[in-house]
Amino acid sequence: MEEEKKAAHFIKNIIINDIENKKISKIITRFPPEPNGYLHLGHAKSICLNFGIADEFSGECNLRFDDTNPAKEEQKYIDSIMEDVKWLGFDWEDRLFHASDYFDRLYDFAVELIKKNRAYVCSLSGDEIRQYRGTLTTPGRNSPFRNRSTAENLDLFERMKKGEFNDGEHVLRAKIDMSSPNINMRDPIIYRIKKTAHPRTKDKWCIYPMYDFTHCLSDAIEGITHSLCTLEFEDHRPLYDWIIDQLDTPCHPKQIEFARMNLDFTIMSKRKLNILVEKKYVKGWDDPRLPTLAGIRRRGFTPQSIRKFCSLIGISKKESRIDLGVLENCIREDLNEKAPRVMGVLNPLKLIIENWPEGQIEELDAMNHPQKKEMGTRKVIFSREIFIEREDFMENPPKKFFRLGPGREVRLRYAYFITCRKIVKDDNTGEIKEIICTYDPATRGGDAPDGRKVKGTLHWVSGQHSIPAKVRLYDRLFLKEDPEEANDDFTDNINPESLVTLDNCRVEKSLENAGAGDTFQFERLGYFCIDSRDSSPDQLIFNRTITLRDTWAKLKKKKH
RNA sequence: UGGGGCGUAGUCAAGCGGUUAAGACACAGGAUUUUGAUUCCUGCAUUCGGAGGUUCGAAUCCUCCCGCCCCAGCCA
Repeated sequence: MEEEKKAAHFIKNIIINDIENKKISKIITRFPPEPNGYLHLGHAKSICLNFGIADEFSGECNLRFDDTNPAKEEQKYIDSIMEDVKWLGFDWEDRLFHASDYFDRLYDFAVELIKKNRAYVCSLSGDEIRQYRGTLTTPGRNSPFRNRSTAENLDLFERMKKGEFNDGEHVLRAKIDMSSPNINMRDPIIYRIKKTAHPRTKDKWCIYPMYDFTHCLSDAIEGITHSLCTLEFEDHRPLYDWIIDQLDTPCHPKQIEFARMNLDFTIMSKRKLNILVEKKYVKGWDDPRLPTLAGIRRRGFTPQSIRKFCSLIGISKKESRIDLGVLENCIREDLNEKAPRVMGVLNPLKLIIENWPEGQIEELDAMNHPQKKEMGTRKVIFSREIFIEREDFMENPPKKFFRLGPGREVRLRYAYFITCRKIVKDDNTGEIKEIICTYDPATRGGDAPDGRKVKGTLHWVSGQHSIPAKVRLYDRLFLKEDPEEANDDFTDNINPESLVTLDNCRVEKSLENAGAGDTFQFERLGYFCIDSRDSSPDQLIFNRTITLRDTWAKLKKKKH
């Protein structure tokens, strides 16, 4: 994980400064998800930041569920979030917390606020509260209930807790300043009645604290030193500080805001991700096209690659959009190191070697990784009828096409040089049915003793000795870099070819025992992993994680 | 038009009064290659949103201007 930590950024600078000034001895951060959805790459950025900083400065990072709205939160999200954080490679050890763990203490803090005449029960309706709040440019007005006596406030608040009122009848508000230019300071609501069972506290409470009240106090209770959050909470910082200042808390954490991550060709909004799932644009929360951690995991991304990515994109306050190439580069870099090489043919084209005896087979040695001898070798079976990639043959190839064409000689990887002699076409459609070639027996293994060179090397599998497979080719989910661009319906920008399923692929026999999640490089094509949900030994299903860098494809594209 | 933020290369991003303005991705060349992969070289901001000012010296300090983002949930 070493190299994932080097980059300097403003938050780190603040922390270093705090340590040097002896303000703080031990750094404590927290990752505070609301369990109302699945984690995505944006969360990964926050997880890596919080856990990474704790790690780097020998501190601690807590996992804390911000579960103050039982109407939206569910246990299944809590479970999946824990799984995702673990998968990413972080450990909260014994520090698993929930804001709901603090409901009693939070209630006491609220009482303390009332006693200090810094909070009151307001009985305005929701609409009225909005009207009294004023607008961005006009100040708000004081609630008629603002001057209730402490005794009355205490009594009412207790009765709210006891369940004597209905949802919306009363709220508890901080008494700050209705004319503040910062709307968050205009007597914000800190408790509301919500007669909803909570996933953890069940029916114990019918009043729940709001985010602004809960978050800062939870941080203080846990002794958080640096409370890192996203930019939209910048306006809430004065309130965060105000609440801590009014109350007798163990410490005063420092809130620091950083910019969310935006990634090209995808979306990070929980709400919109939810629409994609609910309206079946994708097949579920773990659809490999989604930026959810469950999705990219199934797609074949490794935790290392995601951590690397998060370290590369940096931390700043500038709103930015990350080039997809950065993510792609991270996964290629990691898989290039780790993935065993193998041969698979996506769109098979039959090729017959006419001077190879019928029924004869030969076992050839193939390296599992050309740069890593220690990964060993395997046998691949060569025979008279093989499959090559349809794309690797052209009847009228252009100059720069280094593959097979009439009369051309190429190398079959780890096997022999072959020369194309004939093309067999379908009489009616004109489609190429098979290619007839001859091989040069002197080139076994792929080298010519006479030193002659070939321009291209093709991957292949034996017709008889390969196994069928389905392959899912994934591409970007959206056509636009920013699918949420002004007045667009983001679903209009969905890439209709984000998933292409190939049912008639052939892969080499060594893959027959591959298991869920195993990742391979199909030489010359890309990285593919066994789908963890749908694949079975009888029917292998691979997900394409990412293609190899393809300068030939780029060249072709340029010409058009 | 209130308040809070942000502007350094195509995209991220270091930089904190004196540097030839880091690094990554992308891009363009070249070398090696039994993956058009990998790896390896080389190039890629006389300039930091703009204009003024302070200073021997400014991306860094000051002033004004311009552009973009966020805030009016009993969501987080």
